[in-house]
Order: sequence, then structure tokens, then C-alpha cells
Amino acid sequence: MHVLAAHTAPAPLALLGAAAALDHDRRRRDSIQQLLGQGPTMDDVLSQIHEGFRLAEELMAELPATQNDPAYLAERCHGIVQAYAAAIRLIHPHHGGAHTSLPSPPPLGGGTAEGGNLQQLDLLRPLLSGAAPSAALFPHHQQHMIGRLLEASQFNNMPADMFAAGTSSGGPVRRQQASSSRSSPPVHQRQHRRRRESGDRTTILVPVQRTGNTDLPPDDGYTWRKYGQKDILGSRYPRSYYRCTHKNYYGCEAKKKVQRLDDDPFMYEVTYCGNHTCLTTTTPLLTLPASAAATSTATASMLTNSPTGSSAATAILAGQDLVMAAAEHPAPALSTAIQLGISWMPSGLVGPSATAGEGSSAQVVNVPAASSGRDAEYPVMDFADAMFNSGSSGGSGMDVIFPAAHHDRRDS
DNA sequence: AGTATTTGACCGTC
DNA sequence: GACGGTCAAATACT
Repeated sequence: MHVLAAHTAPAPLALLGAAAALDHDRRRRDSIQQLLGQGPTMDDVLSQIHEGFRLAEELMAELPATQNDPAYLAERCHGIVQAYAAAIRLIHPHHGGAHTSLPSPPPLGGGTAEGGNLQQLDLLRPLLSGAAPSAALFPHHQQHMIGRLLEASQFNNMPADMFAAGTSSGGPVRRQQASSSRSSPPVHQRQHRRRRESGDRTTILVPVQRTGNTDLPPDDGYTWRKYGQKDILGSRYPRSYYRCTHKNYYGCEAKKKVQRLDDDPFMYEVTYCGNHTCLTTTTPLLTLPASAAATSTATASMLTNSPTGSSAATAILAGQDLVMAAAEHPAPALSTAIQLGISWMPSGLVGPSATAGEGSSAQVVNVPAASSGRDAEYPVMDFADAMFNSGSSGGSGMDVIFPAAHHDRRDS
């Protein structure tokens, strides 16, 4: 995958050839235009988005002089939000506006309407984190800005444990010193290793978590288990290798590589390999008793009312509106991540090899039906995911739910 | 006891 | 032979 050779690129946009970027742009526009049908043109949408960018840039430029004027800042922020909301309304006119269709989240940080509007910004996340097409649509600095807007709108208001759950951050604290005295087993005891997989890969750029420990890899809503780390030639930062935590339950073969960009330590390059079968498989390894489902539903309600429950999770767990909305507008795909309040889903939903120069416009809107169907029909599985994401290493939450099934699932 | 992380070594590819 | 991806023992942690 040629994207992986971009370590020395001066900017993420350099990940794409100019011709490929233009082609992505065109096909993506065409695809979205088809979705829009007789409605507003894609140019209208992009114009509105760019207006948001423009206002945001103005605000950033004015920040040094206006940072002590909260009323003014609020007004400018509101204008920015309105611009993006207008773009969303153009894309989803039948939503009837930014406030009416999607379930209203609880007030975030005391906000009211802004909370709802800011959540709308999340709909942009697939555009921005969804690999190449976004790079084709928006300049590098604008992608940065969107990332920061999104963080300001959602991440900073998310429960801290929501992030601790998604990645290795939820695991044990890094040990102080590792042993180096052990020796590897004899070669003949090693299992034969599989050839390097050459399946679909998607590379995206994700800004680092700005709050807390910024060394933590970005959370994408999935749960990953780190299985390796390598120093990469010519790269300042090591590359970490993760596989899906659900591998042993669902046989999920999804993997990802995470590496900081040399030229931008505040950005991670995340390469996803393989799709999450744990999202499309119902019960390959587990048998779910009806009582467990009932219990999980009840517990889901508790989570809904939990003070730490996210607004998005509340929306999903509490009703079907968003499920239906997601089915109609699959780009912000419905998945475990949304169940957990994280509304972007890079792997398998942004289309394979989005950076490979192949037409991705169709794939952008091609959400596996099994995914949303499974989420709608198997809430217990989502609860299992939630328990997986508890971050507890000693005694998995699955022990509580599926005690009989939870044994002998260690690797190899 | 069970699980996640670390890290040196192994293995396939180029 | 270099490099990247993976394995798996040792270890940390709950």
C-alpha cells in the first residue's frame, strides 16, 4: 500500500497523488450528488462547509484579541456551528433541521442548543477521518481544524472512561522495566507463521488525544489488544500493532497499525487491516441465553441513565430513531462505537483501501447491512461490547455475562 | 487467576 | 541482508 511509504511526506495530503485526489474528489461528489438527488448540489454543501471553515479561521485569527470576551466568542462559535448545521441540513434535508430528528443529547457542559449542533459536527467525522476522500475535499490545515472542532465538541465532553476503554489505555499501566534476560524458545517449537496478509487496508490520520495522556493512541471505539511494536526505519516514532480484542470471541481478524507522523507528532497514522467480523457476526462463539439479553437490556437502560453515559450511547440504546437514521444515512455508520458514544467508524465502513486510489465513492455509503441489523437486533451483543470496553483487565466483564463461555480464550 | 503489555526473536517478503 | 509483521515468554496489573 503506497500510503505506508509516506513517512517522509511533508503533510498528510502528500499521502495522495494529486491525480488520485482529484479523482477521489470527483467520484465522491458524484456519489453524494446521486444521494442528494434533486436536492441541493454538492457545491452548495461544500460551500456551506467551507463557510464554516472560513468562520473558524477568522475566529482563530481573532482569538488572541478576543479571548477575554466570552460573549463574543460564543457568538462566533455559534455562527460556525450554524454554518455546519446548514451543511448537514442540505445533506439530510428530511431530518427537518439540526435539532429535530436526531435525539437530543443531554446538555454538554451546560450548553443547550450548542450541544445538539456540536453533535452534528460529528457527522463530519467520517468525511475527515475517513481517509483519502476527505483529504481530497479539504486542505490539510482545515482537516486539523475540523479535528480540533470535533474534539472540542465531543471528546472533551466525553466521559474519561469512554476513552480509556477503547485502546490500550484501558489496560494495565505500563510496567516500569521489562525483562530482557529471557530467551526465545527453540526455533522448532515455533509455529509456522502465516504469510503477511494482503487484504483491504485503510489508512487514516487521526489527531492525538489532546486531553490527558497524549501518548495514548487514538480511540476509534473498538477495543484493541496490542501485540507488537516495532521501530520503523526512518521514522522517529515506533509503530504499534493491534488486533481486535474480540478475535478470540468472534474470530475477528481486524488489525490496525498506529504510528505517529514524523512531521506532525500530533497526528497518528492508523492503518486498518481487515474488517471487524465481530460487528457482523452474531453468535459464532457465544450462545446467548434469553435471560442474558433481558438483563443486558435492563442494564443498558441503567447505562442510559448513568451520569457517565454518553449522549450518543443514550440515543442508541434508548430508541430506534437513530438506528433508522443511520440506516438511511449510513456514512456515520452505526456500530459498537456509536453504542459507546463514538460516532465515527473508520474500519470497514469507509470502504476498503480508501487511500489506494480506487473509486471509493460507492464504498463510502456502502454500510454492511448486517452491521446495522445486528446492532438493532442484538442489543445484548452491544452490551457485551460495552463490557469489553470496561477497561478492566483482571476479570473481564464477559465473565459476568457469559461465565460458561469465558474460558480458554487466550491466544494460541 | 486471568488478562494486557512489553520486547526480543522469528519469519516472510523484497 | 534489510525490513516489517507476528509470535510468545516474561512481566505487570487487576
